[in-house]
Amino acid sequence: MAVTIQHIAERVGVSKQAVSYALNNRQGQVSEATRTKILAAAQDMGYQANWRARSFAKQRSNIVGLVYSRPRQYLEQTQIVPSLVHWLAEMDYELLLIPAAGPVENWGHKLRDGRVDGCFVSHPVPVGLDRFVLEHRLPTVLANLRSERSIPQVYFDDADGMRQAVEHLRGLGHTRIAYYCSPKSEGEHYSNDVRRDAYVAEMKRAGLDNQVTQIVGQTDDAAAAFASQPRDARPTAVIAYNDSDAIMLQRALWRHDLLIGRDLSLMGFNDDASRDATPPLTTVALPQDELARHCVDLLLDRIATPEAADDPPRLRMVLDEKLIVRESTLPPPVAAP
Amino acid sequence: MAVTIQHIAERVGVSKQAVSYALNNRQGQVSEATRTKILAAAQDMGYQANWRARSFAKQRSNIVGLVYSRPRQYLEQTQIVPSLVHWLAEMDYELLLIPAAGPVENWGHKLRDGRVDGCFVSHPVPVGLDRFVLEHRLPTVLANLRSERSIPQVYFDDADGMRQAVEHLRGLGHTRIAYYCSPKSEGEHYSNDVRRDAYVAEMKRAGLDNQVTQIVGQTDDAAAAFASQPRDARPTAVIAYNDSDAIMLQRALWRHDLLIGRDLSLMGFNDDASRDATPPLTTVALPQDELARHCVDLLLDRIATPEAADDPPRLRMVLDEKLIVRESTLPPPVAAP
DNA sequence: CTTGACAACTGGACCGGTTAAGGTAGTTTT
DNA sequence: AAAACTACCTTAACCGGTCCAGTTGTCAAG
Repeated sequence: MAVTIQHIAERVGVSKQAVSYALNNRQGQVSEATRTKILAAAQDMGYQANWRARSFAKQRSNIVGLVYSRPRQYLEQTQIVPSLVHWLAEMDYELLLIPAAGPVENWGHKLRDGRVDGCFVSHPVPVGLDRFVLEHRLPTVLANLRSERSIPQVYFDDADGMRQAVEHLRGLGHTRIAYYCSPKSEGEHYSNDVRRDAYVAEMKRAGLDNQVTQIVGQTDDAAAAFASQPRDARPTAVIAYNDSDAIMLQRALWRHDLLIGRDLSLMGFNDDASRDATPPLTTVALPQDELARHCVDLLLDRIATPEAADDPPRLRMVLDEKLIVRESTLPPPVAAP
Repeated sequence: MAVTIQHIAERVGVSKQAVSYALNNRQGQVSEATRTKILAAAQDMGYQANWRARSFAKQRSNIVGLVYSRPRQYLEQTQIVPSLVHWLAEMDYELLLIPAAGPVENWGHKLRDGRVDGCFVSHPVPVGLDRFVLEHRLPTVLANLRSERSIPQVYFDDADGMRQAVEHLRGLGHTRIAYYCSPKSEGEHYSNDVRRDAYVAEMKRAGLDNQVTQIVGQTDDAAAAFASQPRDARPTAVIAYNDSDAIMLQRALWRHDLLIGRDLSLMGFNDDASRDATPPLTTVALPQDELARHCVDLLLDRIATPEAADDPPRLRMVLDEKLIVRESTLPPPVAAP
């Protein structure tokens, strides 16, 4: 049997309320003398406040959830989780992982039964979740997601990231710059739309309209098609939708004896896998720690003032992306003599 | 105000206990007729059981923690988290992430205040945690860790994994096989001891005593030393402590124009980063999903029967490692003419 | 001497469920 | 027909805190 405030109260000779006040440092509710005695007794008896009882009484769990719908793959790809945990810990909150398999009706109860005070939602958004959280007025923040709905959201400036990417390659002397997105990413991420459009826009802005090349199809097919083009006609640089697509393309091209850093330049987005490639890939970083910090900030704010949900003061936050130049982007090879 | 069983009780005209029995499907406690009425009312009123109240009453949270002590790095490296979540979900449990910064006294209270029913501990073990969980009799499972203490643990058969690795390379014709472990891994992982010893033992068993080569030092230094050796004297294959070390070594060797798959063979352990390398790395996989499954099994068992802690029926589980041959290991290059 | 203010503490209600024990029919046993 | 049993429902206690509304005692002002 664990020690409760009642036990401490009996030992010190006060009521349990006095113990509660003392332990919670309530000013002006308990004298310094009694407080000292109570704290000493608590220490001595190895008292540990019962978290279940406290969260029941206070109607608050100090836990927030992370809703994600890729049980086996998602978490390994992202670095946001440890950052969320870190920033939450600063505010005495913790992170509960909530797998979202199937329609929201199957697991949505976990969001409204009190086990979490609010939640983050990451890509991809489970079907019906936006409606669900609005209907039940659940404090929610969309992490790295855009939505028309009135749900707080934090995401990155993909268009500007692409601008930096194209600018970087143009600065190296590239003109034949292609964009690649694997079918998988294409279907799943709508960031692709933003990046693709920005790519086209930037190329046009640079007067390279006729060089716009969108590589499509399965990685192996794309690489084969790429390799079959004559050397002086094919792109000298490829911007991939993300690091993962870049790395897959690198491997596929390698099978055709096309090496990154020798035969062509390649870059990705995210900075999650690019550092470990050989050569290390130039990439546009989406600082996950920044993302997490703002998500936590927004969510705890929403939890603290739920009434603000009707007229959210901060609905959308757009964060900067940052170019990281590594060794996979070099000036284009000069034409063979 | 949320709907409670009291509200349902009033509407149906029974006591709240009857509602509780009906909702919990207690046999022989409530008639089929009333149960139907109660369930209909609950459905109609949008009743959602209060998780805080229930866990308070039942003295059980149905949440387990994952203690980890690398706030920003650990989770990105491992794939065990999604697997733990998956297997826990099957048993109606959830995973809470518990960052363990500093000594156990700073955060250990989170383990004994009732927010979790038990916990997993992963590498590296926070100082004093083993003593702490034993002292407070907390259901605990060590994930991919070995310990002398009487704490349930699941880990892999590293010696056999190394046996498979050496056997694979020998089968390809290699005799000059080296072992590499970066200083970082060396200090942090004691799996290194097991693998290194097994490497030496296997080489001896194969009669290659005089070929035993342990590469040490920072990756760049190691690569430089490697490259400076004459081609017919240096190892033709390297087994790295893990995929991360292998990939770092690959990059460092690349700077000396030594390419994996062309100039030498390289393999790692873990199968966490090897698939994405170019060329894809041969590796010894430590199936994280299997690990997670057994960890969950053991922990829930311990939670269900805490009294078994004194004489644990299943204290240690050793799982098989599995060789995955990819394209980074080829027969040694034949001597140049 | 009375009154008011204030500090320090207590009584009681409450958060929303679970569980054991008790009661009341109706049915079966003897 | 009385006793025993069973099915079904209710009463009451409990989980361990928090918080509001008193109550008591002390001291200064009127």
